[in-house]
Amino acid sequence: MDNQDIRKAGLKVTLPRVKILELLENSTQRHVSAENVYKMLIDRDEEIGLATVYRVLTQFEAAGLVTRQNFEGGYAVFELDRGGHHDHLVCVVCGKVEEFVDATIEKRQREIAKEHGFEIVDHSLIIYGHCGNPKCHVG
Amino acid sequence: MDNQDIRKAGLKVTLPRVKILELLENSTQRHVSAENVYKMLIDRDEEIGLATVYRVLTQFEAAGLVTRQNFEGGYAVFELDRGGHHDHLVCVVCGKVEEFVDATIEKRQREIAKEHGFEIVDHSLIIYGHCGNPKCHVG
DNA sequence: CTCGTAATGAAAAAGATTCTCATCACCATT
DNA sequence: AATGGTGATGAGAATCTTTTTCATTACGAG
Ligand SMILES: [Zn+2]
Ligand SMILES: [Zn+2]
Ligand SMILES: [Zn+2]
Ligand SMILES: [Zn+2]
Repeated sequence: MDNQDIRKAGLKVTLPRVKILELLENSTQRHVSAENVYKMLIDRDEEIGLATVYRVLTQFEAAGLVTRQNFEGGYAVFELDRGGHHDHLVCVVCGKVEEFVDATIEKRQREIAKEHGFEIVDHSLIIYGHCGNPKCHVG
Repeated sequence: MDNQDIRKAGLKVTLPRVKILELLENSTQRHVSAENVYKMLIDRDEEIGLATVYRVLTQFEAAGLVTRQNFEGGYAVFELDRGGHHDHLVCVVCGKVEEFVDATIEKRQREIAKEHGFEIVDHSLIIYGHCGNPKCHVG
């Protein structure tokens, strides 16, 4: 994952693109919103506009470098596409995100789509719940 | 599904609430956005503000009368809760929505949550694709 | 090194949803 | 049926996320 990936996407290798890609690679959280990315860049004294962050993330998504997930609450999170597809478990209290892949679910989805005459383009499966952290439990 | 349901939710039986509930029951499309509801009411010469539509739909959701789905594109659709949980298939071309329930998927989700130490609160599974309509196919 | 074109930043715009607040209307009580 | 208290409503302002506009800047091919 380097500047060549940016070039291969048909995009110029510019400072904002390099910095955003670096940040996605080195961030402790894999799932970040555009706002997150913007603020992290500000913290690193990078003068990159929010509009550019959105533009670049959208371009990276189109290029297959990044995946976008629409979370509850009307905002999206982005993550570096490390090859494998996966779905998400999100803690509704602390926001912790875990990933999983389940062959059975993936297979059933393909079968269901077929039964309904749909040709799958994409899917989104997000399980919301309380994570293992005691602080995130009710009562 | 009538005025008693509104009362049972601890809400006063007001004209906007009655009209919105009626509309959700009689609409040809089960899955409607707040904007949809607002416009349909305007078409029926009901003078109900958009803010009220949002408020009422949110209250109906809290009362369990209505379910909210966050679709791709950053907007939500609402539908009357007819008891059974179900997931969605959405055509990315014409917007057609079909519903399904799959016991295998539901079961695997519970198992996966357990494996990760999560206590499920909710989940959202949306399969995006091209529906059977020839007009919605590529090439 | 030069130049054309793509990329950027700032601000405005857009789209969805929520909030504010003055006014209005349910409905329990008289 | 009239009254009053409280919850509900409408209009518009405000908020939040994302996109667009446009003048300026900077890749990178030649
Ligand atoms: Zn948690
Ligand atoms: Zn992920
Ligand atoms: Zn279709
Ligand atoms: Zn549905």
